[in-house]
Amino acid sequence: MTSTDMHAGVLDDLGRRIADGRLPEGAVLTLSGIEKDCEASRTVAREAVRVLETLGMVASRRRVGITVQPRSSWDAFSPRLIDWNLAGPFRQRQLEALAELRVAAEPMAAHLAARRADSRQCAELRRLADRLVDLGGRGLGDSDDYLEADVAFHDLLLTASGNPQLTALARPVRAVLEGRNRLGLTPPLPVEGTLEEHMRVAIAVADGDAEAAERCSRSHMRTVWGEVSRTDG
Amino acid sequence: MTSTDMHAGVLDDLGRRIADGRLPEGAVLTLSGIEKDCEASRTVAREAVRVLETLGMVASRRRVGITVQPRSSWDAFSPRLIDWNLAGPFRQRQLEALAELRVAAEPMAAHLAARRADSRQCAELRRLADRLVDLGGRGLGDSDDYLEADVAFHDLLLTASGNPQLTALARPVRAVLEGRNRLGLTPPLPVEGTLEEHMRVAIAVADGDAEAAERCSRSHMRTVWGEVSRTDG
DNA sequence: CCGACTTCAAAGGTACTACTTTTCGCGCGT
DNA sequence: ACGCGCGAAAAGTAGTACCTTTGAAGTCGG
Repeated sequence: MTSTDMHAGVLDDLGRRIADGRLPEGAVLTLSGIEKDCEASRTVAREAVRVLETLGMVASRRRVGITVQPRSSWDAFSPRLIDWNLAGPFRQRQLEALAELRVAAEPMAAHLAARRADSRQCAELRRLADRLVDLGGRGLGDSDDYLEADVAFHDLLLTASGNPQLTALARPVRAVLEGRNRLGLTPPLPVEGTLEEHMRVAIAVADGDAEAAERCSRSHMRTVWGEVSRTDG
Repeated sequence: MTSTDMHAGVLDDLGRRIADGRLPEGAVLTLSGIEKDCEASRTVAREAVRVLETLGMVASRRRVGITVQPRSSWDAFSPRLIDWNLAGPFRQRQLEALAELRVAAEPMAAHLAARRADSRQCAELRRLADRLVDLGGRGLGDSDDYLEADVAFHDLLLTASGNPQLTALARPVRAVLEGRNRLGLTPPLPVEGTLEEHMRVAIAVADGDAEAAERCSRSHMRTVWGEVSRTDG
């Protein structure tokens, strides 16, 4: 355990154990225990605990120890926590939650992008839409190239919104798209309408037509939505 | 600086200085420097740096020091960062970004809440809507009671969505509503339609009518939207 | 027998020191 | 001018000693 920082290793170990429920709410740890478990020094153990504390995953009290907190107090948006969830038994739930968030956020991002995107971004957006149409039309909707372009398109849309929070959703959205792809849920020939929707969003943004961009994006999200809600309660 | 943990103090100090730009992107710190600046021990300084590192605000490299990272790599959703922004010169921008996010998220939350809220939540939602109508109708739209009920309403709506990410937006939404209130932007008599919208959302959720809930919430968000976009570029 | 008060020890919080590892940057030699 | 290696700077890790808080057991008095 000398290649990467010990700190990262210990943090990851604890984070995963808490995120996947092996350390359930209310479980109590001690620094000494962590030192021993992870074969790390006090320094390293403390730093890992501090980080988990800022994520709301544990609370540390004198004389008591380090207590695992209820999920409701965890920082649901922390990239780290999302990764831990994606690596554990809650992977599916996490992907669904992120997918729902995406459906909500992208139309707003499109709206804002139409008002704020610079010309370079507009051009790039149209280029990516073109590429999607090209690849999709040739039955390569399940290829890595298509996925890459799809991720880039939605990433750029969020970025162009000029809203830091929306921009920060780019990483989760990538996870959603890649997750869907890895399960073989993307057909070689994209679902009817998908390609046109991307294109219409790109054009609306380039035209600075916020309402149209939002409408088209929402339409696209509706197309995507069906697949998610199939398995829903 | 003994009342609260030293750690929190140092973290807050550094976090604020970075968030408000006093330590701009590319600035380089050293642990020794931090120890001296904040009059803290190495231990405390290290822990604070670790936390900032997990927030993406700094990166620490051997032989180089601790470098402030570009804003784009910061964890925009971290409650801590949001607080630091709200306390600094970017308060307004932060509130606007959160308001945009809220406009995007609430209709989805309403949709999901209609499908997932339990009966207790439905009842409470209607009770809060009733209270808003009561207070608003009596010209108390700018009272603390109204604000409290308003926050509780939207908080509950997000919580009832059953989506951890949407639920986590409750805190920012509170900040948005309180921020608006503190600036005296809330009139004694709520804007035409506001009260009915709350009520319609509550009823739709209670009826389990997801589409109606989403539609009504979106309508409400449109009402709210006008005020935000006034000052926008 | 019960309640309040005292004492004690467990656990985290802080400080300090010593040592290790990485890596930047300079200078030397080719 | 180019590359190679040496040295120092700074973070990383370890370990120890001591402080502070606080839950809980035990004790005393009513």
